[in-house]
Amino acid sequence: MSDGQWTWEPDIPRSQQIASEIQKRIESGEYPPKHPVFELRIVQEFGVARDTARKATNILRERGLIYTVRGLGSFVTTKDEKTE
Amino acid sequence: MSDGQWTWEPDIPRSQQIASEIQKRIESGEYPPKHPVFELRIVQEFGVARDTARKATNILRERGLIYTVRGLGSFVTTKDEKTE
DNA sequence: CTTTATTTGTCCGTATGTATG
DNA sequence: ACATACATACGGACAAATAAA
Repeated sequence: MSDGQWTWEPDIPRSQQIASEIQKRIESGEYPPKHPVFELRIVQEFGVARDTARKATNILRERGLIYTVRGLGSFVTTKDEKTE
Repeated sequence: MSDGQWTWEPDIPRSQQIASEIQKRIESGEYPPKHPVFELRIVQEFGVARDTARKATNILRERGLIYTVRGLGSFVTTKDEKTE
């Protein structure tokens, strides 16, 4: 791509689209456990406001895909803890 | 006019009349490129509902006179972009 | 211990998008 | 055409937590 921007699907909140994209990266292994998912990183890459980036991380946290430590950041969850 | 209101032509939608007025201001240079065209500003100046102000900006957008960024506002289009 | 940098938490204000009555 | 409400989004500001210099 020559633009470096993001293309948005209409009628779907950007926060959801961003969450879906990052979820894809997590599940593909591109974002391994403990990989950082910083709000400001999302702001820069996707060209959205922090408000929107924040909602995206909220979605990912609710899905259990990342965990957040105030002052440190959000990171991809390690799934090997549920010992089925 | 003695008041601060607007006078309306009968049998013509107010949204169209507002769009024509703003188009006149754009073409005259009173509204230069990137000049904001906020819905709430139209509501205040023309004394109409936001619903009507919105239809006016829709008309102007379809005419290519303004562009809109959600969360920021609508702004007069810059037409000199392909000769940079 | 203090300072600095980074990142999340929270709050405010503004503006558009959509839906309902 | 009007009035209202809510969701989504942008921008900025400040506080709190964490880590490192």
